[in-house]
Amino acid sequence: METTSNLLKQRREKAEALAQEGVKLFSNTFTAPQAIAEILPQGEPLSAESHDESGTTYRIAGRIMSMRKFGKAAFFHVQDTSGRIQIYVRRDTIGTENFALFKKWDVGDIVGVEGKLFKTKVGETSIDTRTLVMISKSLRPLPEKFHGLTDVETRYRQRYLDLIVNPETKETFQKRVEIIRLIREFLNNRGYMEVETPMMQPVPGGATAKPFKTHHNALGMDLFLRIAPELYLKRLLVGGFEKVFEINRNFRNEGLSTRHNPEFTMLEFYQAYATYHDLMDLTEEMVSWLAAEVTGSMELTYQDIPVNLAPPWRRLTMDEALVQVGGVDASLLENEAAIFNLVEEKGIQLQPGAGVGKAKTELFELLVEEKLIDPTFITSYPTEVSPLARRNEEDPSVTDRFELFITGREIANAFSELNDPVDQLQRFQQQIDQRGDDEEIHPVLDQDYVRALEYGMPSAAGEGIGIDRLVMLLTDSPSIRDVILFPHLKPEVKE
RNA sequence: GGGUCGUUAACUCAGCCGGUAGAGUAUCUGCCUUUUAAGCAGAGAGUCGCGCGUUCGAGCCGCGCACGACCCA
Repeated sequence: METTSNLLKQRREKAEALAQEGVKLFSNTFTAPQAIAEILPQGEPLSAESHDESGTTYRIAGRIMSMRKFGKAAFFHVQDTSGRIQIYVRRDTIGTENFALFKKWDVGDIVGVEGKLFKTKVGETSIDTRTLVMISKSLRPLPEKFHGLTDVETRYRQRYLDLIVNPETKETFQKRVEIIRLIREFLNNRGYMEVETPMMQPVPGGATAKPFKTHHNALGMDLFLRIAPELYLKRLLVGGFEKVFEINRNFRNEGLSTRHNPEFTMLEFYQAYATYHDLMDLTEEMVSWLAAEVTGSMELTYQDIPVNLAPPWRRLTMDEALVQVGGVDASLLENEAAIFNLVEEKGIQLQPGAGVGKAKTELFELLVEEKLIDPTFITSYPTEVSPLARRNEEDPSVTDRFELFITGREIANAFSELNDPVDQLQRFQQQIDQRGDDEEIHPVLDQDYVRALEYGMPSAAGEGIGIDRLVMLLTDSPSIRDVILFPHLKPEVKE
């Protein structure tokens, strides 16, 4: 501790020295600075080395990112949200006393600068300083400028550092915000209404996943962080809101990976008097538009793999995908025993009681999923694995459902909604019977949801899109932790 | 949960066959009024993730643990 704090000690001593000279280390009087990106272009007309004495005075504020000091002058760069600009300080301009104080400033300090624009001899627009203000003294050294901060653990644990020194990180999160803003715009423009439904639910439903449990003291009851908003959004369809969406967090008490964070952001939207076919068209339009808006093209590369998001997208039934993409013999799918044989051959362990629908889905996940690079809608999911989806009119063993895969990953899941309360009750019951032994999944029947359906829910279609995975795709991020500002990690041990 | 790899100065990284710990950047001192990975001269800076063991001697070998990354379930 003593020895490693050497640099910290030096910084504190400098700060104290400044304070003793009467410098406020944390001032708040330098307000309303201009955005660096906005004043930079105004330096353009100035010729090299010219100092425009009559010109406008500009005010900027930000963090010192680099410093080159000379005996009686210095250059440094200041970074704000919008960009960076070079600052030139001369002893003769700001005065000997001020310059002496300035020499105790460090990289990392947050400062305010006033001065006139000029261009250096290599043509960089810079501010010739008239006034310097210390806004916040930094007591810790920033990571090195050339290599930046690459240690992923530090980048995740101390995201603020990552954001200060790695411009790509900043861009990724700016894009994330933009993507979510555009999704809202897209849905609002089409008459969808944004709503908020409970994050704490007495009965966690709408998906099959392990929930987080919490307790409400005054109510004296356990609550669960939601694993999906689905059942509440459909209650709103019953209530007469015909187009609704929600963008918010879901929580799943399961393992972490490059594609799973315990809390993640989900878009769910529901539309009355529509089918899953309508949602395929909508999804195709929305995602390809998002890509064009955010990346400038519908053709992009994800981790060096080319992906073409230009519509139309391929649409296959699960059986077609198994045959065409998974290389399964078509005749085999007609024979239940043959399917189970294949499952065993592939080394897949099925839960007791699992039917042929579950078996097919497992085969699909093993043989097909990772091969779906360009966007592909997979339809005709078995009823057995789709407890909330409407049965297909011609073939009740499958549902009117699709999942969207891009770069081998599930991006969206949608279906024509089941609105027959009798069928719904049976399927809930069946689901509970199958998972009755797994206490962590909390298979509780949502009776109020069934009651809502008994009042009558319009025919409808609904969809969920994993925002984090979509952002990963559009920002070429390899891990979900790269698109979540503060991903969960185990607690730090040291310090 | 299993496997592989990683953890050395504030940051980025070397460290041979086991023999008293290295570089660049950053920091400090001096010089330096157009630099931009500024320059020149000098200096300081380490619980080698933690613990136990083997050894005359461990950053290095063995075992255990922690944290992280990737792959698998």
